[in-house]
Amino acid sequence: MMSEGGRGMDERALLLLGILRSHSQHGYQIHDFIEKNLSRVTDMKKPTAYMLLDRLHRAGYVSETVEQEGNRPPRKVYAITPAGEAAFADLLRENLAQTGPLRQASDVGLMFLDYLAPAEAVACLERRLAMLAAEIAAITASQVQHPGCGVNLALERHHALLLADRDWLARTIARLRP
Amino acid sequence: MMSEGGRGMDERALLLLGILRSHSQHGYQIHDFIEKNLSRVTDMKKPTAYMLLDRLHRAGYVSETVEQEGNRPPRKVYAITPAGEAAFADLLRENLAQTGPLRQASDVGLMFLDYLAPAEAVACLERRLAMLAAEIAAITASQVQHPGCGVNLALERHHALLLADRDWLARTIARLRP
DNA sequence: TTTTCCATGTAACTCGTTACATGATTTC
DNA sequence: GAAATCATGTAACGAGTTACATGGAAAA
Repeated sequence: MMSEGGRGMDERALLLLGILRSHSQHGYQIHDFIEKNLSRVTDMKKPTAYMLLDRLHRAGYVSETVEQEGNRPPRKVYAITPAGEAAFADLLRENLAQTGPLRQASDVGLMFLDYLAPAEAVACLERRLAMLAAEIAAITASQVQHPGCGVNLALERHHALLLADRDWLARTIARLRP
Repeated sequence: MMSEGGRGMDERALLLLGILRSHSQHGYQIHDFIEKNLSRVTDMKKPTAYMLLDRLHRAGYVSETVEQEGNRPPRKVYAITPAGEAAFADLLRENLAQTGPLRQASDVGLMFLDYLAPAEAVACLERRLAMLAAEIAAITASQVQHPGCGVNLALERHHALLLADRDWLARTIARLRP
């Protein structure tokens, strides 16, 4: 009755809980990991991570322990609780069973493509094609970085979608070319 | 120095200007059109549309004329100005040449797929597959509604992406099945 | 010695959404 | 006579971002 909440938060909570499930960490560490390894999957910012960890703590999904090494800044180590494990499982099942809307900013322009002269339209779309090719290369490269890990599933899916996008674009350009 | 603005606004401004380019309309009419015909491309809400139209007006991209028929509520008819046409062209070129990030909530779950027993994971993904199939059918149906119009380009692209997503999912399920 | 890294957070802001207010008018 | 439609907006809220504050430690 009080849940529901945006898909956004659920997705981020799932991410944090999933990361904490492998081992307990403090916020800085978590955000660092996300930025360095998961940049293609999410782009959570630092204050957001801290805020969500605090919220997960207040919800009883993670425990908070303050540690300090020598004179370094004290850090809050978060560990997932049994309640957190349960929440994680629920969120995971829900997330896996659902497919997002797939709405993209780039769709709007396509509707008005006729406004441009064919030659110019083709020029724009070719720049886009180059961007797509670059992204595909980047994904292929980063797949090597995550061997046998679940992250590869997400990257694989992205790869498949990007290939489809590229192929569609190439066909469309060919159709438009005078 | 004061521009930049999120991609979000640009995309919506492009949409509104593009709609007004075909003919002048008032806000209610525009939002109605979006809701009825463009629900797959965007989901702009009514207050957002009014707010943006007001902003476009203050920026000089559209003119505002108050009309009233009998005792009905007065309405503000917006028409695109020469400055608006120029802005539209710029936004369109920029939008066409760019490809969005393609980040989806559903990617997070895939990273943690190993947590579930294979049988359960497959069950979740099969529900997702069914959703995808339904969306594909819906898109195919709505393509018929927009004959020869630019909207079909966006729908076509969606269709291609959804097919790729479905095929990838089907392959993944087959690989997971024990 | 200045920059970067570690580690956490707050404050102000933007964008967009929901829910609500208004008031006439057509439809059931 | 109740409900939906027409037409515009405001107010409150939520999520997330940017920019900033703090302060010691390690590296350049």
